[in-house]
Amino acid sequence: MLKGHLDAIVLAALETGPAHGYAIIETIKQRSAGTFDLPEGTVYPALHRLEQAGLLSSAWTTPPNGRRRRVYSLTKAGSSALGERRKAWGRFSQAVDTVLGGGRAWPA
Amino acid sequence: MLKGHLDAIVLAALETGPAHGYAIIETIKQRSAGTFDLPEGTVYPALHRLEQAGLLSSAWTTPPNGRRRRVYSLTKAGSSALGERRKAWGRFSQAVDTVLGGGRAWPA
DNA sequence: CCGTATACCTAGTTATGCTAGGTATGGAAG
DNA sequence: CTTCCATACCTAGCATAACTAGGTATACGG
Repeated sequence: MLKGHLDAIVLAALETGPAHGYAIIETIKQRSAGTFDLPEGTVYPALHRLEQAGLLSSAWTTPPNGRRRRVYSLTKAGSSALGERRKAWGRFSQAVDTVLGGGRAWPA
Repeated sequence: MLKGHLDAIVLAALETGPAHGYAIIETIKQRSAGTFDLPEGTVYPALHRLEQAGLLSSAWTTPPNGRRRRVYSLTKAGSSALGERRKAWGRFSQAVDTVLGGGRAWPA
């Protein structure tokens, strides 16, 4: 479970440029060193949600010698949403660190 | 939303000693500097779940000049579960940091 | 030509946290 | 003394999120 941070992760995967769903899954898997091996049933609905919310835009591409692909790009709203999500993640993870540590640092 | 990390947080709040539900809520609020101000409808069911799972044990106390309180303690299983949750959190937050950073560090 | 990897999709299940209520008591304020 | 607030517990039902488990179709290698 990605526990509500999936959106941020997907948006971050698109920050370096447009990509299609399957590639996004690969990017996330590689960047997380295999920790986040997301099933398609998780990612595709998320992409649709994010597009619905105006954070992504999509276009079909049909390269001459390739399969049809739906390529997603960050919209301006998506970029700024990513910024907010990052901040929210920072606050959240900081707070969890503190609470889990009982107020003091704990070894990783 | 605490996104699946509520159990770890509650367990951690009980690590320093037994406490009752209301006090647990206060502890979490203080430790997180107000970030996690959990509604009772979140915490009480969680406590019941954790007891059901054998990670907590509870007993009613009725102090001479106080209200009735249900005091929860970490069981041995609860302690070890907390250890695992901490490790899981470490891995998870590390992975999210990496993915959100696009492979590089990003400023807090 | 057949299997595997690529590439997309969705209906339905499950879990989880929260909303919104309810009950009851102790202590402070008026 | 009575009224109100903080303490203290509880649950039913809602919303959402991610996942399971299916389905479709095409390119490419053996």
